[in-house]
Amino acid sequence: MAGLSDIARAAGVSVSTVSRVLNRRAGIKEGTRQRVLDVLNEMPHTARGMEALRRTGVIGLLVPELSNPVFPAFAEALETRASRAGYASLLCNTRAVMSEQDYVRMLRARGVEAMIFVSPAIANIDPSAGTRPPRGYYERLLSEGVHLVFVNGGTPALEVPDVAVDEQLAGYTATQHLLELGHSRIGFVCGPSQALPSRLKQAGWSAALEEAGAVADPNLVAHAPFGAEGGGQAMSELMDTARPTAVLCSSDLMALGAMREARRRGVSVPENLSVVGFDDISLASYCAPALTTLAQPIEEMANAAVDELVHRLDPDRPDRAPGGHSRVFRPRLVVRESTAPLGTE
Amino acid sequence: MAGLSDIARAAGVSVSTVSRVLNRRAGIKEGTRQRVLDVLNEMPHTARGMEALRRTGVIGLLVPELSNPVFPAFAEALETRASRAGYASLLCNTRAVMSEQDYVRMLRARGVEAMIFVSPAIANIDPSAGTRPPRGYYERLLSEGVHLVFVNGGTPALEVPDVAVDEQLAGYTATQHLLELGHSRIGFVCGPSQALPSRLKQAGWSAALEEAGAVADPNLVAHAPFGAEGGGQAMSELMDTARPTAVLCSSDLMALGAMREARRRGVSVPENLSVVGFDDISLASYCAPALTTLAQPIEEMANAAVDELVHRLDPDRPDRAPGGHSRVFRPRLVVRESTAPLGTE
DNA sequence: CAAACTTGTGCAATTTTTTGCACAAAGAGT
DNA sequence: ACTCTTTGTGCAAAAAATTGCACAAGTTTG
Repeated sequence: MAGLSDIARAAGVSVSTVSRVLNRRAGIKEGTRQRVLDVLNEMPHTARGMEALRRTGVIGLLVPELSNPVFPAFAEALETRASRAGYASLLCNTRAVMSEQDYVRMLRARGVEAMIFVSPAIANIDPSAGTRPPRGYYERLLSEGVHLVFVNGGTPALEVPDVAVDEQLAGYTATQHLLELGHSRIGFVCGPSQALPSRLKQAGWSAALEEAGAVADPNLVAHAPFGAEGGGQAMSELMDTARPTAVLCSSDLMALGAMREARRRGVSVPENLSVVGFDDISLASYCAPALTTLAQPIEEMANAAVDELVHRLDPDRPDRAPGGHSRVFRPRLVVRESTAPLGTE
Repeated sequence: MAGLSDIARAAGVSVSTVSRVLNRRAGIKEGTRQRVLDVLNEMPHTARGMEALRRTGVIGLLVPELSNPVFPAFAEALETRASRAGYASLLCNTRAVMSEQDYVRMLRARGVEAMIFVSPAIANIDPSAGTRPPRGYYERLLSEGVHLVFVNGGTPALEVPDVAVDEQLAGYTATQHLLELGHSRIGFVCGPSQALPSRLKQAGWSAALEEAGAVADPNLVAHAPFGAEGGGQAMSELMDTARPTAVLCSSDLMALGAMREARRRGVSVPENLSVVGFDDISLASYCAPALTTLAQPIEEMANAAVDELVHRLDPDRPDRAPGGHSRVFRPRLVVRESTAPLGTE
């Protein structure tokens, strides 16, 4: 088993320097530090204490939930790209009993080199809710040398690269599509009002409506928890009050719930109600009627996120160039069977 | 920062004993070892080397894939129960680029105390495929003190507790249900032929058929890869050849694929074709027609698995008693809209 | 352009951890 | 009951890691 002295010899420095590197003490030139670390990573079996500094090749993936299939889809896409680059992924489900912060702490202790946050708490929860990580929380991570990337939830306040779909454009495009089909009473089956993505989609919805000379009546927006259940609730509310001829939904899952509610009430889709989802989960094309939706380019986004990370983790890797700090992807309209021209109703 | 001597004092042993415990050397009485470890877990910040032996409160969850929603569902249920018991979960997706073994090695290095395998490679892949972990692989883990539990894929060859649904009963019950509706040409949209769960369901299907005096014609079984895509393929094959009036499927996902294929061919479900799925993923009730299926009691199974683990991890916890090494759960028939009495066709 | 600082590293003293050896306690076999 | 193992622990010597101090090399300032 190699000891400090072996490493010192191999790196051409003194034992004390190695010791200092290992203990993260200040006063070591970056070049020397790097040389020691490199030697460390070569050595097959080294003693205690060193393990933590060693490159682990492990990254953490944090998703808010698993019940909406988009998140497993993101996780799988991220994981695939990461393993191709030689990194193993650990997946954490953050909105369960343990919070995002709990998981971050744990991952940090387990030697994770970087973390990718999908829909991170920082960007998506209302500041007033109080459950958001305290200010400076992500900064601390950054300063500890943990690399971060946000997916769908970046914030300009932080020096963290992020990739995201243009949620507002999604709302706009969906509304536009329905407008073109002749609809005018277009409702929005929306997630909780604090959720930023839903707010952005709503902005797109209003914009399209106003551009078409219509008014974005607040009664046409129904808030409910995310999930199919919530979609049903919001749909039910809309049908009782504003009676839209078409709706867009915050997610495919909500759209599925909305469609079931419509079916329960004997309103047939798309003849009497057009429905547009968001995400394009793989099941969207398997339900009947197949769901028209705005696809997130999940694979491209995942690739971009992982590549950005890898670029920072291994700066001298010849790989693809990073696309810059903040990459926005366009959602793609996938027209299937759940939308149709406004009929005689 | 506490050193060996502090721990030795607190535990009432000599420094050398503590050193030996920390280095996993032989020749330490279990009681003494435990006492040292306990003290270790009390101490707030201890030195290097000790971290690895410290209880981490982290368990690993290994699932074969994420695209079939049952696995995220299991993961979420397991995770919830585990966090209630004070354990954090790390989720790994094992059939991607990295294998189950890669992940196990990595988790081990990251200090997880136990692992729960959902549909582990050992039980579900054909031995001849060669991709299965080598013999003694799980034993080694066990001997290193890592606790294991299998979900849906235990094996009597190993001293590992397992919880599972009765796959054969599922096949039997599904077939029985279709038989009662008057069907006799009952097909099976089956996963890959090496997959054990599919083989067991097939056994249940044959048994029910033979019990009813019918023959289990092998032409009524179509194999295809798991997933909705595969379900469509297998369905297509059956419709071209054996023309069943009803089918059961290896999973809800395959059932969804089968239903879409039927729809594509203008065969309406359930009027001209009854379909039974397996799993009861939450989306099963949201598709049209809502899917009749055999539900795995996911939450109960997850609870049983976690409880069994916790019982072993913390033997003196007052918790619920373990249900024994091997627990089998009955699948529950959930009749919805995708099955109907055999009509005039 | 030198004095005053700052930064980075090695040396050696100090502290901490590991290990060889001895010895006590607990069974096992005459 | 009396060896003879086997097993578990402590003591003290040896090995390894940490740190105070000094000094060299590079930077800034007057």
